[in-house]
Amino acid sequence: MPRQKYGEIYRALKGRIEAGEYPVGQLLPSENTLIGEFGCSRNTVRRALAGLVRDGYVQTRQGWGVCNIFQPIEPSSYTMGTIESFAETSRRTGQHSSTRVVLFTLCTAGEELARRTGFPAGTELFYLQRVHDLDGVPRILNHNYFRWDCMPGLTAQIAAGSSYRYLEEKLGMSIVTSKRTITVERATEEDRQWLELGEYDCLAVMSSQTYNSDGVMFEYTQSRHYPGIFRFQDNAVRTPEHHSIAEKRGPQ
Amino acid sequence: MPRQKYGEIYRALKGRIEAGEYPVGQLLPSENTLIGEFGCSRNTVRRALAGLVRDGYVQTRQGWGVCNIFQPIEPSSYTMGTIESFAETSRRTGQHSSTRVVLFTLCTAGEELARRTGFPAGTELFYLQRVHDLDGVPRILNHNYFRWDCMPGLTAQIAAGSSYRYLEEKLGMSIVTSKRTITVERATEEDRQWLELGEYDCLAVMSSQTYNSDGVMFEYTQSRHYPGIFRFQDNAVRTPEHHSIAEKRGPQ
DNA sequence: CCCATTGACTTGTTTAAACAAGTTAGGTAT
DNA sequence: ATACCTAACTTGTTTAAACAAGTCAATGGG
Repeated sequence: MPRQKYGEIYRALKGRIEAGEYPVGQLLPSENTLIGEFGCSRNTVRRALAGLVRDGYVQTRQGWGVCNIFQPIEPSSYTMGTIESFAETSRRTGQHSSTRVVLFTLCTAGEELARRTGFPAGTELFYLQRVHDLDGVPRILNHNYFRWDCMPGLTAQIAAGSSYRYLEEKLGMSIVTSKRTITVERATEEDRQWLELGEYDCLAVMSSQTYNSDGVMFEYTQSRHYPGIFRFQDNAVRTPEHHSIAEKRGPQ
Repeated sequence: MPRQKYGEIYRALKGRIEAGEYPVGQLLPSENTLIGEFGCSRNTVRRALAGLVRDGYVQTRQGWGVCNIFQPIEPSSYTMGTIESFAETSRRTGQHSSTRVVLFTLCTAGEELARRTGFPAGTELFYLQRVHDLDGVPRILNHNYFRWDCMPGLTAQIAAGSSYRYLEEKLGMSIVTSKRTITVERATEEDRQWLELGEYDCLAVMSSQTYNSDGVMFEYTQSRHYPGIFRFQDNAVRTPEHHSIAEKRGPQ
């Protein structure tokens, strides 16, 4: 039993869709056809297709088929629809990026900080302030709070690179879930000190709580973006289990 | 074979988590336990759990268990994390809301509009402009474009209510996928004409393309929000199939 | 005391099969 | 011609079983 046959099928189909091998607005080959082509069971094909539905590549309809709804996007846009580090995103979009650490201290979460971040009061934290430059212009001000007891040996040197890569590669800690909130806020003095806001007086603010594989929230980040480059993409699917009578009261 | 046993299990577990019946940060009962409790197969339990992972209620780890990572949220916040109509959202948050249609015309998509919306050039469209009031104050300016050939009998009267409800209930057209983009834009004269922006000079803009069950994009909407009430929530999970070498190039 | 191994758990992946239910085209009876 | 029905597709749901792989505590022997 090889590992992740459904992942291979997912990537194969995604590649074909992006390459335009299936006409947009038309049906993909049926599940039975794909079973024959990939030599696997129906469940495995269906799992790959479910991933394509989740990511907005296709849509399914009972009794009909799997429809290609892919529309290519300008690669220059600065997308944030998935968990990506700043370095990953800028590499993908081909923009030159760099990161400066402007503050690196230890602190303990007080009542106010605990309420804002979701850490329990009294938690010892690294507080890291970083400025991201895009093509030489300061565009993102990042406030990172890391649980001290989850980050053995974090130094400013490491933080200057990609803290996500540090976590995943060095610690073998796989980042699993990230709860994010996007708001728009007025620029503060601090924002103006570090970013070139031009004529804007607001910022796009993305706050996120990240959990490690132990189920411990180990990071709270607030990213304050220059509005002109901020672009968040998302894909929403109404799943049957949401269709119930009960209204939703989302977590976070 | 009853319909959607996994949906029942999903809702049962979600309800228990929200009610605090499982300690936060602790493990839920194991799959085997849940199989016994709900009297179903392992796959069905796993499907319910997968929904809870997607929605940020729990996290799983191989060899360990299913961990509760639920954190309740203030119910007053104006959340947009799933496909919801304005009416649904305001009812859920308990705010009084009303909608005014300020423009309702037919138009044909020109080159520029086609590029912006994603409709093919030449498509006949309803153009609907609506203002949403929240507790009596105009807060959202909505530009809706509907494909004329997908909307038999739409009138201003109906549009004044919930166009989503109209679509789902009257036409039996189940809305499936919605591709959304969030940006921040400077307020235009038109924005200031309809909304009370106060000291803000920016808006939160959410553009969305909605597909019907035929795989046809039948709606393009741009919602321009007063920044103070805009709040978008999201949950991101790094799935194994994304972990590949190939970078992502999101659709839409 | 320390370290390796084992065994009993846990979730992750895949297969095979059966039935339910929606869609569509073609054939039949009116 | 029209209306209905059927048959052959399609995807949706559920079950059962097997094996892979990660975790953790108990049990050893050194």
